[in-house]
Amino acid sequence: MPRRVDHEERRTDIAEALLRVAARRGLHAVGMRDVAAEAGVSLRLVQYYFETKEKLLLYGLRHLAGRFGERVTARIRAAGDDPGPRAMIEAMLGAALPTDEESRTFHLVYTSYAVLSVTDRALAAQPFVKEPDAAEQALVALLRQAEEGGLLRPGVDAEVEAVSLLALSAGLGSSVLVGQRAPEAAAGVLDHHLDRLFR
Amino acid sequence: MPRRVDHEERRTDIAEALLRVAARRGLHAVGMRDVAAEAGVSLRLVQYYFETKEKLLLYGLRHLAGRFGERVTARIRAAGDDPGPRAMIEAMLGAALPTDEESRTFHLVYTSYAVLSVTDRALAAQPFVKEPDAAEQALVALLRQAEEGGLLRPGVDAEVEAVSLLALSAGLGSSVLVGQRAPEAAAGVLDHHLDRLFR
DNA sequence: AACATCGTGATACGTTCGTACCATAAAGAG
DNA sequence: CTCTTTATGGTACGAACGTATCACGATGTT
Repeated sequence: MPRRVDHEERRTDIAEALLRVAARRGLHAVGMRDVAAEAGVSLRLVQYYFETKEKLLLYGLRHLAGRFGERVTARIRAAGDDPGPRAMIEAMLGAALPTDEESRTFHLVYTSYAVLSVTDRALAAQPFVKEPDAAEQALVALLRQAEEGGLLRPGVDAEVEAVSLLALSAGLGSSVLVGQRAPEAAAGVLDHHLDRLFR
Repeated sequence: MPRRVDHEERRTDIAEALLRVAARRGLHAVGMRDVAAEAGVSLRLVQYYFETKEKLLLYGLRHLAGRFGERVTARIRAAGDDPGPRAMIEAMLGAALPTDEESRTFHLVYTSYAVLSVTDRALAAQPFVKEPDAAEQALVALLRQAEEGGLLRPGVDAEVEAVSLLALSAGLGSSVLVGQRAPEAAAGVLDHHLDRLFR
């Protein structure tokens, strides 16, 4: 049976199984055996490719972040070539809203991880803790660029508004996730604020 | 030894021990034995006052929500008698920001619970899921009241802004919690938006 | 052809967790 | 002064979980 196999592909398969289980039952409730069953492999295999649960977790998180990045760039590309700053901002913020199954999973698992990182310093030390920071800097740059192009209303503070938009979309995303609000309503609120910033 | 004892007081003690452990090690990691040790009682006692872990959890969550309510009203009272709508809104939103140990605990545990409720319908069915809804309605009412009093800038949509302020403070709170931002910076951003709404 | 390595399965071990059970001392009721 | 109820301690049980161990067939190398 054992042919030579692509380890990276295998790891990806297992990581996606992990994410599916996490989306269904919650990140706290996923065990090695669940992941193995979901991936259709034996427990031993999961152990073989990821020696420990923590490594599996971290790989899964990285994979999730990667998929989210692809999602954002896909959305930007879908906005045509050389889209304006507003379209790019809309692509970024819109990708983070839990609209379909994938973005719901992203939001849920990422929030779970963020909560865990507060009390677990091994997780907090991980590189993707600072991913929100990167998003913030990108947003500031986009707003500044729009400002220089005369696209913004006068008196807009790029830094404050970047922070606000990010916090807003995170908060709106959570309210959608728990079923308090429809995705469309959340998108509408975001749009309202972009209208407020842009001419 | 066994004198007649106030059960409600006992339950409160144990619930606060639960919250302390949850703040320190994360809600997912709290066990009955941890709570018992933290409260300085035997495991059996925790079982005696709360028959099951789920009941303990729910009681703890209710207790947390109650303490938060007291915190808000205390802040409102501290703003003088008959404070204006803006002061009341500031009191509400400011209480939710993780500034001291108690509000950090509140934010962390409440977020943990929200995450859990996405994948656990027993939790999702609980009454305090709709607490954000109540806060939203209160905010809308305050903004409408301010509008009628001519305190708002023209063209402000009370409903949209109420949703925005709530989502904003939730998002800002989380970023403070994970150490991305200082509490003062978050408060500053909130203030900036209140300045935007009020004359 | 012989052999070391890789991929995979089955299963066992030690721990932790929630819960259940048994015992018993103190306190109020009659 | 008995007797039932209340409050509390100690401990045991069964399940689940992460991890480790043993075994073995297939593959590539020399």
